[in-house]
Amino acid sequence: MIAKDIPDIVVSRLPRYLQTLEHMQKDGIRTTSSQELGDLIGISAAQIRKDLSQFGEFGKQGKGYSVDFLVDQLRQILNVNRSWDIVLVGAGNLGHAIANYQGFGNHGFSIVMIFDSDPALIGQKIGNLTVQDAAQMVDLVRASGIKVGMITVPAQAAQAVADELVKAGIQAILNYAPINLTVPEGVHVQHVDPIIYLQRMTYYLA
Amino acid sequence: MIAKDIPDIVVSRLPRYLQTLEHMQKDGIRTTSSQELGDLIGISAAQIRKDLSQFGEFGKQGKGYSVDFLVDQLRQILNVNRSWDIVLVGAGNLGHAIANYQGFGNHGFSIVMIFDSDPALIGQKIGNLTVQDAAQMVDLVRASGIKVGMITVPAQAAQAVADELVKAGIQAILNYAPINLTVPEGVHVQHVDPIIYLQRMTYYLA
DNA sequence: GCAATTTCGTGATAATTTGCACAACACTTC
DNA sequence: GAAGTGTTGTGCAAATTATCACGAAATTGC
Repeated sequence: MIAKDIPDIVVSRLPRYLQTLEHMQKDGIRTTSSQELGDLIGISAAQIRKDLSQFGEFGKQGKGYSVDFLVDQLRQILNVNRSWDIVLVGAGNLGHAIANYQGFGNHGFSIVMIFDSDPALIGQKIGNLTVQDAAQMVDLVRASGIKVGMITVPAQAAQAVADELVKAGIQAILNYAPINLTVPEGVHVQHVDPIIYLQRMTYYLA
Repeated sequence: MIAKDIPDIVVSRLPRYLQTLEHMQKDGIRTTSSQELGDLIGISAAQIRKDLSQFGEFGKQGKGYSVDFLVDQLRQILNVNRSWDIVLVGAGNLGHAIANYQGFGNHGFSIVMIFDSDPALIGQKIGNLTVQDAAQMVDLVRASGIKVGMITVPAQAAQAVADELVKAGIQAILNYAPINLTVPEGVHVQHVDPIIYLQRMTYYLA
């Protein structure tokens, strides 16, 4: 695609740009500027211009950016102009809630397999999926070619699940377990942990 | 308490240190080093030492850090050596899942009020709480003195809810709605959005 | 058509953040 | 009790990240 020496921190901002631009799109806004976008997101206009300029020249002087065009470009850059199948491991309360969450589908993410090791959960229906036996996970996931996984098992089981997912060829893991995962180079992990976000704020509270 | 001007980025790492140290504590580990902690978290030993040194001298040369002591210090720094009451706004699927999530209690966070504007939800029981009418939220929250809120309403309602929470005296908001919130200076927001985390990873996938 | 205005893309500069390396100290071993 | 080893806290240097500010291009208004 494009030169791969783009800093992580730049990449990490792009989804927020895309999200905001998609809202604009829905509101019928056809054109925007780095200034307007920055005000909405709460960062400087210069930063947005510099970030985008890493990937190409998407704007027009005096005019700004076409919202539709920029959305399209960002989707290409982020590889979300396609759909991604996802495997979910852990069919407990949290797993259920996530499997039932409608927000993924609207953005091209689709949970297509759910696993658990608890016999009481295996065979259960969640939406139109059936919870499958975790013992078969590696084989089934590898055969499916799925590249993205989510972990919603208890902390003490999470690293073992991550290891299996890696073995199955998974390259990106969204981890809901409250523990740090160690994965090989080339596998990406993002950690979703509300406790950590709360503690980042309580620091500032009197 | 801590009068200094500590960079945000340092503060944002502390909860992860605390989490990891708490796991060590549970495993019966009494002493650790910046090296060991760094290996577990995946950051450099020097960074950990430098981060901690912003707040005091917690270690001993040649010996390392007492896990118990460091956990205690970090809890003090992060203001989590106490309990925090939380108001949850939005009693839909996501709100239900979060209200039922047991993980908060173990870390001193306790959801004590739930609001929604949907008459079909008001009056419903979730655990031992009853969903209350959002119209009364500002008064009830202000009277309660609660400082932390969570937003689990649809995107289009989130900013209005945030405005009300601010009016009610809330100073920290954990936002699950997929939209950027604008809040006055002094109010802290953390955004939990799985879509954004997924997109941060798909960028790197072939 | 031309001046005024807007806004981009970017090189230069400033600020922030990270990493290095070492003195100081503490424990261990012999 | 001295030598050896391990580990902290930190000044300084390096690397990274953000901001500034300006030329160039596009648009608007008269």
